[in-house]
Amino acid sequence: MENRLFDFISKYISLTEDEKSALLSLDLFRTVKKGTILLKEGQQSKESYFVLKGCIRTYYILDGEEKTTAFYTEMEALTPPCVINKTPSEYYVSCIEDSILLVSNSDTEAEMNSKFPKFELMCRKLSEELLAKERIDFDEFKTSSPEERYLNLLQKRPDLIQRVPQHQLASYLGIKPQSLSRLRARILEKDKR
Amino acid sequence: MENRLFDFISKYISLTEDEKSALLSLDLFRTVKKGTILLKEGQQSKESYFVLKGCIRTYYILDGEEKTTAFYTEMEALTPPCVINKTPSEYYVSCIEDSILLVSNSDTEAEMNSKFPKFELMCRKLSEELLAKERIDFDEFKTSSPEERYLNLLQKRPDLIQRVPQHQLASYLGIKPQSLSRLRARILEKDKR
DNA sequence: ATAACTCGTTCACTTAAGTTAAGTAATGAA
DNA sequence: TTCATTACTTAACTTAAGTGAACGAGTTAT
Repeated sequence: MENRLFDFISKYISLTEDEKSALLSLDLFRTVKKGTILLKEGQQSKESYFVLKGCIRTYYILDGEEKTTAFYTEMEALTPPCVINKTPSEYYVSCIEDSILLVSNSDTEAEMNSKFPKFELMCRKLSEELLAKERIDFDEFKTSSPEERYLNLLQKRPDLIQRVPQHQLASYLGIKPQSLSRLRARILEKDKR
Repeated sequence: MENRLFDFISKYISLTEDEKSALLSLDLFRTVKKGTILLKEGQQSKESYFVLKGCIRTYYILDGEEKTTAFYTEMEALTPPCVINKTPSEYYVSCIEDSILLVSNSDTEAEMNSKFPKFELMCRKLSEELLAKERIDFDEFKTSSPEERYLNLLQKRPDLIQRVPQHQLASYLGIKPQSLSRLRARILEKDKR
């Protein structure tokens, strides 16, 4: 697991052995059981998550209904907005598979960043990259229909369709579970012809 | 205009007079006429934009149709994904009002960042904040209907509805111009009752 | 001044998503 | 095992967005 982390980091900066052990000494790895809720609505957390193995999702409860808006899988990072804005969380984060996460605290992070300017650089690069990616994803969502979104997902993250319950996928695609069922039946019908 | 910039920066870091003049000496301000295209599809640009006054928009041309996905107005920043990923641009950026922009080059930026670690810090903070904001916007979009999105925009950015053509607003809301017209008529009808 | 465009709106029609309800299969707890 | 709950699908009906066409108002070009 440590190596998966260092491989990831090496895409942004190169670490000396000392820096690697400084990072490991923070003891950030955590194994989390499926179903664990990592963050609740209203909480004021300072934790960021990096998924080494497994899957976590973010969801809102609006009018008593769960609305899933994102999934984070292997080598993906989530810093909830409440951590950045220092406000109570608008949403929940839960673990939908037994997972291995790297859980960091924004205070510890700030400390690391000021001790090792390299980390600051990595954080900037990473968040710039994630911002660019998020905007592209948003643009694709805006410019396509539910059916196109589903087909697009099938291309880009086929694993998600296997590992995630349909009703969570549906709200991730911005539609109701019944519509997702129908839409898939429609596609199958087309394929047959 | 310089003061608007420094006020903005002061939300993230504090600058000495020397640093301020170092920044000004880069001569980044640019006045741009309405209609100017700042970035074209396929181009490999290194420019980022910060809007001091005016409005710019990003749009794709898909199947010969313009799809507007974002507007950036006063005190908002855009670094196109092609700058981050060093790939040809997927979209266009154009200026929809006479504007005053701060246009920076990613090479110059990198130089500033390494010369003044403070800038690096500001860039990290800013992009983390923008990422959090973008994710919230995306979540809101996913979890609401076109009508709700319009009403939401009316609350959050009432200026946009005034200054931007309807057909651009429509695709920004993920619908066709005809649907936006109808939707507005529907809302007016409801208000009357 | 006139013609050609663009923009916004409206209308009739089509298509697809939302809603409500029902049924079956799978999962979990007692 | 049985009972209860949850997940997924299907269907009938409603609602709203997409489509194609037409219109008037305002703009630009000739």
